[in-house]
Parts: sequence; structure tokens; C-alpha cells
Amino acid sequence: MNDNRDILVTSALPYANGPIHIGHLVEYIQTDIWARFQKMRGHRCYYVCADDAHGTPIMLRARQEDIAPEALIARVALEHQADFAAFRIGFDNYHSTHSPENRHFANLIYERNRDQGHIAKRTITQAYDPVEQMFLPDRFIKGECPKCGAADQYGDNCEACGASYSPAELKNPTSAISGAKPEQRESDHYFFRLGDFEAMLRDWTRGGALQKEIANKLDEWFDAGLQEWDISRDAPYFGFEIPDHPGKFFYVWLDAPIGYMASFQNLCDRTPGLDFDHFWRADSTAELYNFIGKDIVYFHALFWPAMLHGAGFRPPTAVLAHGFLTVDGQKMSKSRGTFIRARTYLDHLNPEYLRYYFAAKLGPNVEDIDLNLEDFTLRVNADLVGKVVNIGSRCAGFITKRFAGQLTSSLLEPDLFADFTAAGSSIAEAYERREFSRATREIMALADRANQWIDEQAPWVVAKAPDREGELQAICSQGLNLFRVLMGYLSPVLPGTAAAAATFLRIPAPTWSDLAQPLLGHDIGEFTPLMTRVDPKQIEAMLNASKEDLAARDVKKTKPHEIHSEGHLTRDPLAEPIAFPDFAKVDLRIARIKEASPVAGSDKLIRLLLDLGGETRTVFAGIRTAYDPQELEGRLTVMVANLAPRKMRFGVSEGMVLAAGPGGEDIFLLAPDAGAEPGMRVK
RNA sequence: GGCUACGUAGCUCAGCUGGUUAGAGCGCAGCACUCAUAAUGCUGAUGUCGCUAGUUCGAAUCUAGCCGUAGCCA
Repeated sequence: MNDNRDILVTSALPYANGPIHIGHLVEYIQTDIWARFQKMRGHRCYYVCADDAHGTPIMLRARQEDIAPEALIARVALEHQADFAAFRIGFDNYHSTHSPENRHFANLIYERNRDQGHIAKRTITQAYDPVEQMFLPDRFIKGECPKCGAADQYGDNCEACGASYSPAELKNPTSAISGAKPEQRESDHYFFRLGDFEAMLRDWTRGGALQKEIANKLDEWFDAGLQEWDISRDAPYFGFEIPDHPGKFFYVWLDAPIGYMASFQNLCDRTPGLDFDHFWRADSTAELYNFIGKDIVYFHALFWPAMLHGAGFRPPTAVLAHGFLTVDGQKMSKSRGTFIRARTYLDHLNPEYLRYYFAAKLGPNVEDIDLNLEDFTLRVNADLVGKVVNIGSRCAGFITKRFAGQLTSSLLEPDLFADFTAAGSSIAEAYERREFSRATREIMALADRANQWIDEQAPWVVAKAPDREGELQAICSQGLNLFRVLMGYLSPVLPGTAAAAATFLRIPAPTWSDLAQPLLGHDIGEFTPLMTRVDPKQIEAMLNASKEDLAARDVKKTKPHEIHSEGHLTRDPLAEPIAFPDFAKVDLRIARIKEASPVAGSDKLIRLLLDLGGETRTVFAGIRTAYDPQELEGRLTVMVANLAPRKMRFGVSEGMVLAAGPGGEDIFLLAPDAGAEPGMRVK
């Protein structure tokens, strides 16, 4: 391996409409460990990131909070960076896609591709919200599935029957923003001709840039045929206006990955000797790695290298995807308290724990990893406190108390030390290949050996013999040298603990090659506990706080709604008057939710078993985005009891429950006042 | 629905191109030790390797189907 590699590393840009949670952290911790390792090896490695600050969701979120999008993204940027810093994510630069550098590169990449004939213009017909006066993304249109008739489906495909269709085919469509009926309007759009790059992409895919399972996925996409990619959006849109097309904006996914370049350019501008072109020009020999989540492979493995290539830049050396995080074997859940924000974690636990735990489970593949909280506690306590830190702790006392902090001038067992340093090449190889779980396993095996060796030497026995002073000092000096090597190996994972250990040992932060030289005749400082044990009570407190976060957020969320409450009538005007007999046809009943369970195969549906006080009904409700099944069981609500049964893929739905709100997390199920009983008629 | 990946001890995972009684750490049980943040060491128990069929002299490892989990389907 080349001794002086130039490496640029990125993590995917977090979206600037919400806080960082522990699921995000898998990626930032993975990337940071790898980048720190490369730096420790002496390579010129730069790790850059940025906030992804454009797009319709940010525009709408800012509107909901009654602030400018710029104000929203400025606030979120500060929150994100504070969270990352606390987790010791060592970015060399953190920027924003809403920046002059990013505008420059977005324009440049667009213009170069356009001039090469890779941009096509087409007129498309799209849903338009006449109240909000904006075109609606597919996700913001809801209606009934044209195939199976399931209600409340998004504009792109049906969660009930799985059919794919265009938003125009939806029956009784409504805008998820205003509730108005969308109109069909024409608009010019600009498309990136992805098909022009098939040969290049096939080469790139086969060139080792992708993990095996991702390359398989690409083959599927190649087989299906590469289609043109719509890169423009109509005003109003929060983003960059396309230079030669006023009123048209770059789609957020065009300028998001370009944010890697913008952030790096921003770093180059204030770093003497760091040359942007050296890393990005078409024939660059520098390495470029994009760490991403498996959900955004499509954008990073097709469009991104293609548009770079089309603009005369180099494609990534590799795009490295990881899996998702589950907590205790399940998706993170707000009601269980396992939807844990970075900040909430930090309020209760040391970030080094999580870094270690993720490292102990991360490999080079795309598999999901599970944060099992009991395992987390046991493992951190056993491995880090019980094994590694303990080695320093059990040797340091003798050295400071009996030998004024001085280590011996030679090693008692050079062979053992040599075994430890020899293991470094295998550990380094594991880090290099992102086999972090293997690296930590090998390091812990060494820690076991160190503890065994100290046990054999029994320094506490030697300490009692007045004539064995030299031996005691030698045993403990050897032990501390083993400890130093172990902390060195762990320092990409545990930068904070490693720094504290370096302070205690009174040494500068070691490079990888420094570790092969033992510390001899050296004065060390007083040992202070480098890490304390995880107390299960801290975990519990964190879970409870996560539940409270949710409650607090819900209160906050209702405020803007109150302020804008008159807006609902303008967005969704009152319907035509009806006569009482028409209303009376609707048989509304109080129902108790006897059972609520998720529907396998659907993210949106919950299967409700409703007790009407004598008979029960099964109803599929599209409220999963706002409610967890467990929190529903037992509560009372209102249902339409005489709605004709409707057959769905998952079974027959015998009625519907009533709820207000635009959708997503903003769904509010109706509930009667206390005293109502199942079966009572609502009139 | 189509496709992809995964399913190994209580928990978390390793098992490369098929080959002797299936491994590690944690947890658990017993013993030892007391230098160390009650931290360590030794010994031990624990598995129809998701299910079913097949290929093979031989399969956790290959093939097919099924079940379960997760994701993708622009």
C-alpha cells in the first residue's frame, strides 16, 4: 500500500429539517472511525460534510414554523454541528448546500452536461395545487388507489395493493398541503439523460467501486433500462434557480451530493496548499469515498458518478453503503422511547460507548445493525471498563506510588510486546477494509492476553516482597506498555478516551507506527478513571426522556397550527350544504380499539380491531405514520359503522375511523369525552 | 406483486472456495485471586446451524421451494 495516499471522505448530508438521531450516527461514526484511522496512518485524509438544506419539505417546514427557510436551516445547522462535535465526529469541514460554492458547482455541472447534450427538455403534466399555487410532489398528493380503491394513498404507488401509477390516475386526489383538489397543469422540465452514461456506469460498477450487493442492484437497474432523470422543479421551491431558466430550480437531489464538492472547496479556500482540482479533476489519483445509507444508493451510484463524468470530474473511488439501525430488534419507535436523538443520548451517556458499540458491530456490508440496549450495557462494561481500561488502572497505582511515576528503561517481556505490535498489521487491515467488528474483536483478544499475563505475574504478590522492587516496576511498566498499544489501536473508535489516556501517560497522540516503540524510562502522570460503567438506570432515563421529547414536540407542534388555524378554511373550503337526512345516513359510532397491530408489508396501515359493544369490526387505517399501534390499544374513538366493506390486499376493511390533519405525522384521531361507551351513536 | 440481502448457543456475532466431535465474546454455574472503577484468572454447561426437499461418499456451507425480517422498485 502506497505510503502517502490523498483521501477525501464524505458522509451523506443530513437533511436540515430535523435533529440528528442515533440512526444517523451509524454513518457518521463509521466514517469518522475510518477517517481517523487513515490520518493515524499518516495519510492526507480529509473528511467533509454539510447540511442538505434545499427542497419542498424544508420550504414547508419553515412555513409551518412561520420563519424564512434560511432561518430554519441556520438554526438546524448549529444544532447538527453541536451534536456531531459532542460525538467527536472529526469533520475537517462542515458546510451547507445553500452556499455560494454549491451554487457555483451546481451551475457548472449543469452547464457542462447541458453543453455536452446530456440535458433534455420536455413538457410534463403535473398535479398543481390551486390554493397553494404550487406543483405538488407525488408524496404530497393523496387519493384512492385506481386499482384496488384503497383510501389515503400517496401519488406514486399504493401501499395496499402495491400498484404503481402516476398521480394523475389517483381517484379523488387531494393536496396533502391544502386539502384542495389538484389540477393538472403543464410545465417544462429539464431531464438528465442518464442513458448516455450506461457504458461508463457499467465500467465504474465493475471496477470495484461498489459492494457486491449494491453492484447486483445496479445490474437490475441496467437491465430495466436507464431512464431520464427529472432535475428541475417549478417555483416556489427552496433551492437554486437554474441559470438559463428563470422560475425553474434544481431538484434538491441534484445539488445535494454536489455539496461534497462545495464543502471541500470551502475547506481548500482557507487551507494553504490544499488543491481542489488535485482531488476532483477527471484524471485525479486521489481517492474519493462517499459513505452513505443503503436508502440513497440510487442517487449515489447512478446519477452522481454520471453527472460528475458528464461535467469532466472524476467519479468516486467507491460509494460505501451501510444498513439501518434498529433498537432492540425493531425499528426505532417513538412510543417505546427508542427514537433517540443524539442530544438525548448525550444528556445521559458517554458518546464513546456508542462509538465502541457501533464499531463492534459494523462490517463492510450493507446489513442493518441492531442496538440491543442490554447487550450495549454489558458489552461496554465488560470490554472497555473491565478489560481495557482496567489494564491501565491495575498497573498505574504501583508505578505512581512506589516508583514516582517512572517506567523501567527496558521491557520485561519484549516478545509479548512484539506480539502486540505485530497484531497491528492485521488490525490495520481490518480498519482499512471497514471490518470494524473484526478489529475490535482482535483488540479485545489482546486485552484478554494482557490481563492473563498480569495475573500470571501477580504483581500484588511481588509487591509484598521487599527485595523484588525492580520486578514489580518491570511488570507494571510492561502492563502499561501493553495498555498504551491497546488504546492506540482503539483511538479511531475512542478518540476521547485515547486522548485522556495520552494525557495520563504524558505522551502526544501516537500515530500507528509510533505504537511499535515502547515507552521506556518515561514519567507518567496520575491515573484517573478514563471511563465509568454504564448504569442501566441511565439507559432507562434516556428512554424516558425520549418519550418526553416526543410529548414536548407535540405541544410545540400544535402552536403553529393554532396560529394558522384560520388557514385551514381557505385551503380546504367548506363543502356544499346538505340536508339532515343526508347526514343521518352516516352511522357514526363510538368504538374501543381492542387491538391495534402493524400490517406487514405496509408502512402506513394499522389493523384495528374495534369493539362496538357487542360486535367487533376490523378496520385498516392509514395512520401508522402518526401513531404506534401500542399507544392506540384501549382508547376510544369514532368510526363510520355503516360504510360498505372494502376488500384490501391485507383483508376486508369494515368501516373507517375519523381523523383530522394533512397526513404524515400530522394525523389526529378523534376521541370522545369521558363517559362515552362503545356502540353509542354519534349524532 | 417483482427483485435483493439476511435468518448459527439466552444476547451480539464469526464460520473463506462443501470434509474430522460447529466457534468467540458477553451472560450463566463453580472455583481461585484481591493490584485494579467488585475490575481479573481458571474450569464448565448450553445449539434439530429458519423449515422442507434435492445434489454429493459427505452440507451450517451448493440448488430449489416455503416461512420470517429488512430494504429497493427512479
